Amino acid sequence: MAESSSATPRERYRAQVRAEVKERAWEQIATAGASALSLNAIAKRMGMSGPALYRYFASRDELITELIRDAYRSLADTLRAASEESGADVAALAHALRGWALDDPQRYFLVYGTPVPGYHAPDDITAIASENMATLLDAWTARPSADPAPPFAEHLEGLGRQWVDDHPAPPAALHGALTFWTRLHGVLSLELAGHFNGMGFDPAQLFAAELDSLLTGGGH
Amino acid sequence: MAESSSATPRERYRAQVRAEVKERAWEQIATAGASALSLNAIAKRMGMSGPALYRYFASRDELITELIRDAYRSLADTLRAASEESGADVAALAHALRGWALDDPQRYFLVYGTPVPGYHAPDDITAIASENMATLLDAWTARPSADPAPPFAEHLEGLGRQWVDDHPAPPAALHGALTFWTRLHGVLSLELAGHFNGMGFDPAQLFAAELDSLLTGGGH
DNA sequence: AAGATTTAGTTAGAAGCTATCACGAACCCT
DNA sequence: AGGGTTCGTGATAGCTTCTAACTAAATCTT
Repeated sequence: MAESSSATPRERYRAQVRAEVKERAWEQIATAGASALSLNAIAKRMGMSGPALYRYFASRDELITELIRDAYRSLADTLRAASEESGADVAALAHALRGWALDDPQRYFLVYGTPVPGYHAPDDITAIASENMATLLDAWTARPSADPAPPFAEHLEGLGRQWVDDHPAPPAALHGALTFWTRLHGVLSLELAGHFNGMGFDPAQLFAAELDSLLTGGGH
Repeated sequence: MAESSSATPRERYRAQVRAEVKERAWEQIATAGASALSLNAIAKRMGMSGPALYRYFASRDELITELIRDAYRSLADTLRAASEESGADVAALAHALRGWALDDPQRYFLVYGTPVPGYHAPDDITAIASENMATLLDAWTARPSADPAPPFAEHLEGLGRQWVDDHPAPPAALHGALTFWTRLHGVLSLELAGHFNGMGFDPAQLFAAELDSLLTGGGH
């Protein structure tokens, strides 16, 4: 049994309400974007009146931050799982990333989309981001290291790597992880945003081509 | 002296007010993001009272659409100018793109940032997007065509190219323009969003590395 | 130039939102 | 069974977009 392991029934109820609020929030975000998220609307859809939600979330920003945190967490778990069950395979990570992105585009944009100028993510969120970088670095360190790649790798060499908790990765792996990140984000982001819409090609094939460019270290 | 060429003085005044509204809007967007744009605040900052602005813009959405249009136009002009004064040089286009992006990150995100799910850009905006693609295709067609690049180029071949008004570009150029777009957007987008912040490397060098990968068709 | 018409800007107001407060009611724990 | 915590409510302030009615000014027409 032991459905919810939490201690007091009050805490269990509280956690359940918070969870339902977040669920409705995700629905709302998926259909109208994060900027259209309304605490009032969520409350009414849950059958309770406006300010009640402020017992569970101090502000709209806190709810959104919570959603961002969950999104990061979800991505980190997805990548970590894909890494484990594939033996730190780069291609597996790429497909996991793409699957996760297509699964909920607005969730992807919550992580990698337009930033609001003032906003500074709390430390625990940037820590999850570091987790992701570490997962990538693991995978790229495991690979038979490709060429040093002239100018940028030297630049990387000249940096003490406070990268990700001093991850023991050679510069080639750092470069690999970075380009993995930027190239796949490049295609995914434009695809999810609909910028490929008019043109008749298959985004999956472009994604595959970019992944291939990463794996072969040369494919144009 | 023919400062403004418009016909009637009323139209000139109207155009001037619209321009000032947009100016204030850009300021607001630069400092607080597009979602925080407030017609009311703009009006007050211009010394007039709330609803007056509705004489000039039918709605908040129309103003934002106008800003998006201007952003696209600005990018198209920048790219076209860079293409002309460099003789359709790909590297010049890349640096023009980067300069334009760094010049006003929120303007970049207005074009390539998080899309709002319901929104459909008007036709004239997608037409400007096609202009940009055409500029890229021009540059890539001018290049000594690189390798055919196995699987994706074949996929492209199998498509009638309604790409950009049937632009006469070989599949290799199409692939080149696409990867130019996705790779540079990948680094720029993450850089502008601050995702490289903790890490000590220089984004410009990563950008240069990605550009190099495009030019040599092989650089890892 | 004088009158008629179009346009600019105002205030008032509806409907929505975030967020705070004070109150009553339900619940949990001892 | 009482006592303190917590939940949910309605009221309220202040913000937003946007409509409507009205005034005043500038322009067009005669």
